[in-house]
Amino acid sequence: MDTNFDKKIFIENFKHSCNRVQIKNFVKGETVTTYIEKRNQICIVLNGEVDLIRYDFNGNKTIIGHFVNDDIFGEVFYPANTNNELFVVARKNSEILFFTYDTLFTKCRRNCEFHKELTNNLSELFLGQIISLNLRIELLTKRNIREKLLAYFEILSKGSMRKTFSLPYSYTDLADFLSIDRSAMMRELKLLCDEGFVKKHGNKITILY
Amino acid sequence: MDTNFDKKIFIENFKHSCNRVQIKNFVKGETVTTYIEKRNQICIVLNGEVDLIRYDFNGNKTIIGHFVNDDIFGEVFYPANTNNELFVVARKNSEILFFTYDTLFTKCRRNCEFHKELTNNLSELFLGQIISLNLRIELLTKRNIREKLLAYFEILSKGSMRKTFSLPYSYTDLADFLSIDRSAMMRELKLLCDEGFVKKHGNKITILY
DNA sequence: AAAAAACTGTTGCAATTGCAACAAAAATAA
DNA sequence: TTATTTTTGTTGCAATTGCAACAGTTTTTT
Repeated sequence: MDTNFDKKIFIENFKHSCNRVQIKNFVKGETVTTYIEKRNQICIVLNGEVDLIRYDFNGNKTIIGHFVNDDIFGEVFYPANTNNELFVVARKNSEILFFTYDTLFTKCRRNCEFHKELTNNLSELFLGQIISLNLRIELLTKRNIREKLLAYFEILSKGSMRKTFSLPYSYTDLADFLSIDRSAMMRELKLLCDEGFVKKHGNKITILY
Repeated sequence: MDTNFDKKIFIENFKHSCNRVQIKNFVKGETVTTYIEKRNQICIVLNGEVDLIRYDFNGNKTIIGHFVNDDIFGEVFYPANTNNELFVVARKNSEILFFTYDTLFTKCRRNCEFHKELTNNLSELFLGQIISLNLRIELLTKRNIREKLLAYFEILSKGSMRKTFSLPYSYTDLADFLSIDRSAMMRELKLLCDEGFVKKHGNKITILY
């Protein structure tokens, strides 16, 4: 996203100046929030990493979202209709900023800078989110595991402008992100290596074509 | 989305008042735009229906997005990294409003109402988009065809507050939307009927549990 | 009204994928 | 440092899914 708005610095500067937002810390494994109640909550990751997790009726766990520094998440982004219970769990110790959607449309008591800035920059935050969701959909709609992997590698390669790059996920999490079985993914990755398309050392991948 | 902002009316009122936006008409089958060049384009469907289509290197066609009245789309929402060529094609005769992302941050010559309103309401437009993308991801990450269908039916059912509802897509398109093979989907749907989970007459589905 | 195109319904078969299971390696906690 | 937990790597097997193909409908175009 080519924007000159630096969320990080902005938030650091203003995070204590507004009475309509809250900041909380969570230790690894702690539940940050649930998407069950209807509170119109919006959250921003200031530090750390959190996962958005779905448990289906069989108890199967799926990581349907993963948020890191400056990512925005919350129940307002989810359709009210789904009957899944979604949890956000801290994967690492994390610092999270909370506010409600309504907050954005009402000035706070002190008419504070933070508040104004947030309102002004919200569409950029949202746009960033849309882009990453579209990216994920792009991958999820690929026809098979091989294409998912190659498309994802392609993105990482172009993003880093290198043929060799590190995966931002563990293989376990990557499988989750691409919504495929881990062992099937490992098998396909091995095939890709054997057939000379890619090389793999630890969490580093090299594209060979 | 619980908003009192009516995009439709607003756009109808102001669509001729701003020199920074364009409105064009397309006949069925015509290409509305491509996501190849970097123009930071944003588009809104005023009337009609358009598909966002990807052709992969094998010539396989996938409908990766489908936009109807008041939906927002455009290349700004897509990561620059992907090497796919994406096309937007009119599925029906359509009226589309075009502008560039930058437009939103500069006042137009006349400081027109349309322009102001658009800027103010952009985050709501974006939020709507995020919700529908999350919905799609929710479905795409389901483990198998059966769960995809049931989850989708559930959403339609809750949305209409009925056990019986019409599908907004043809079966061909539904398979595309869920990113599954059409014949496999039909087979699974037949099983769901045979096992008494749902009933199907034409494009109407009834949930029986 | 006739012709063409798109959609539905169905099937056999092959390929892909998921599942279960386990050992080895690595990372984290005690 | 040792113990515990998590991740990686691998495999056989079964289940699911995709593919190809085709006939019958329905819809759209001419």
